[in-house]
Amino acid sequence: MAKEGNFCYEYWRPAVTADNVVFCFDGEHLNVLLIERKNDPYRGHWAFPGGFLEEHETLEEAARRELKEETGIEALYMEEIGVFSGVDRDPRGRVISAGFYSVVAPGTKDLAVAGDDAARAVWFPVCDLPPLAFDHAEIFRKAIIHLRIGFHLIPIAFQLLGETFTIPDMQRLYTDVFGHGFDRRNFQKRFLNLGLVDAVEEGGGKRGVPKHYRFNEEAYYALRKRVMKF
Amino acid sequence: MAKEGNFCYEYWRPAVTADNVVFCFDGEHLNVLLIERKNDPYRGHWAFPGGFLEEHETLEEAARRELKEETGIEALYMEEIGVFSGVDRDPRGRVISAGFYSVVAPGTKDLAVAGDDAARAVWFPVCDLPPLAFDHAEIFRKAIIHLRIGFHLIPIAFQLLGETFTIPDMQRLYTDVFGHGFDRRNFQKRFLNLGLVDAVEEGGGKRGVPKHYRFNEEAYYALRKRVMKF
DNA sequence: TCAAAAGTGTTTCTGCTACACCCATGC
DNA sequence: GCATGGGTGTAGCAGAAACACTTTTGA
Repeated sequence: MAKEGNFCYEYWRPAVTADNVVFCFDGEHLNVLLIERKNDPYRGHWAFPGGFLEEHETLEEAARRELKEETGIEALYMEEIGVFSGVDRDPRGRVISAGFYSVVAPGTKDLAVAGDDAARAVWFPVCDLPPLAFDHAEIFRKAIIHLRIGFHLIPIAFQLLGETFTIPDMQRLYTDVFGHGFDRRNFQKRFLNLGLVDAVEEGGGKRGVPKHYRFNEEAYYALRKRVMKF
Repeated sequence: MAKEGNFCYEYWRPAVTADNVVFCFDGEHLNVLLIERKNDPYRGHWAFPGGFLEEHETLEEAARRELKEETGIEALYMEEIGVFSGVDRDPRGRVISAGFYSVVAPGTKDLAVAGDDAARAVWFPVCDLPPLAFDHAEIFRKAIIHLRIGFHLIPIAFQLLGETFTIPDMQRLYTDVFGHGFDRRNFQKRFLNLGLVDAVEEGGGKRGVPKHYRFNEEAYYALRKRVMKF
């Protein structure tokens, strides 16, 4: 590849990309956004939105920009999950990728996501993913682990849920994120006791009809200060 | 910088480095290894060992190799702490860096560490660091946070302590890592109750004379499986 | 002789777990 | 009318926090 392009350097440099695992909750399941590959390598496989770092931006900015360009989506929250630098991870050459995960508002899944070129963008429930290109299966594994850690530290759970939500909504989300069920009664008590959610007046609350809640940011930050040991 | 070197590419590429925050415990304090910068930029400041990624290796391998080349030290444990891609982080041009933290055996601090060139490598206690070059202060902040997380998940504490150690040794280490004191009695009880350490016969154990312990790896892995929620 | 360091024990409180019962809604 | 879903309550246990006493060593 040497002596071919316009960008020349004294020493070897790898190509650098940012890939983005985007999560969206639809009230029933946690979903991620994938883009179908129309060309080799990995034709017919699915990949996370992403692309090459540009000169003027940080990696996080690149991840945000590529997501916007490829799908029109803007992330509410974004966090790095690690660098992927395996020597053979891309058959076309040496490419290292910074992985991010993002969280978007609940309505986002229903908006049409148009690819910028021929690419097709589709939401998949995390429990039923298609074959992924490159090392994106590993990227996904790391993303969900970091999402779980995030659920312990910051209110991304509430950004996935939106303005108001019911406790059973929350529990469905937690079940998908952590991959196992929770005791319904203890689950509710935990959040009510912590004061993290406030009941909203309008309707519900009768037996059989779930009450609606709103996230209490103030209580959250107070709690976080008490609990955070890192 | 275009059209100058032998490595030419169709699109712009950043330089990529790996930097390594190396921790060593000397029985009293937690220390990190720094290398003095003899030239501008940041002449007279200190920086973490690190260097450029080479074509045949992953970023973790690069961090390991640079540490070995610059100081002769081999890490017992190494973990990524994030990518640093600020546009202006290096005044000489666009350089993105993958940060790692490492843990080395307790004796390492007393071995002479010879720099590969004119550079001088010196251990500093984490509570008293000199001015750091580039964005290395931020790298350090992230490193110690990840070290704390690591202390909850994996036995790096015991790799820092070595083969045998006393409970007060451990407590001094924990105090430096977490930046605050612990109740002496509860601290000891926690580790003894969990069965993470086994008393070693030779000497000590009388009042006023600390007993020596050894890390119980089996108990650790059993505990970890029980506790790990991620 | 006395201060500093380290071994051992008790009490309390809080949070998590495991369960049981009641009441609306919709088929 | 009955299954489903959702609101509320209690008992037990384990781990963390708070706190006191004793013994050895060394200055």
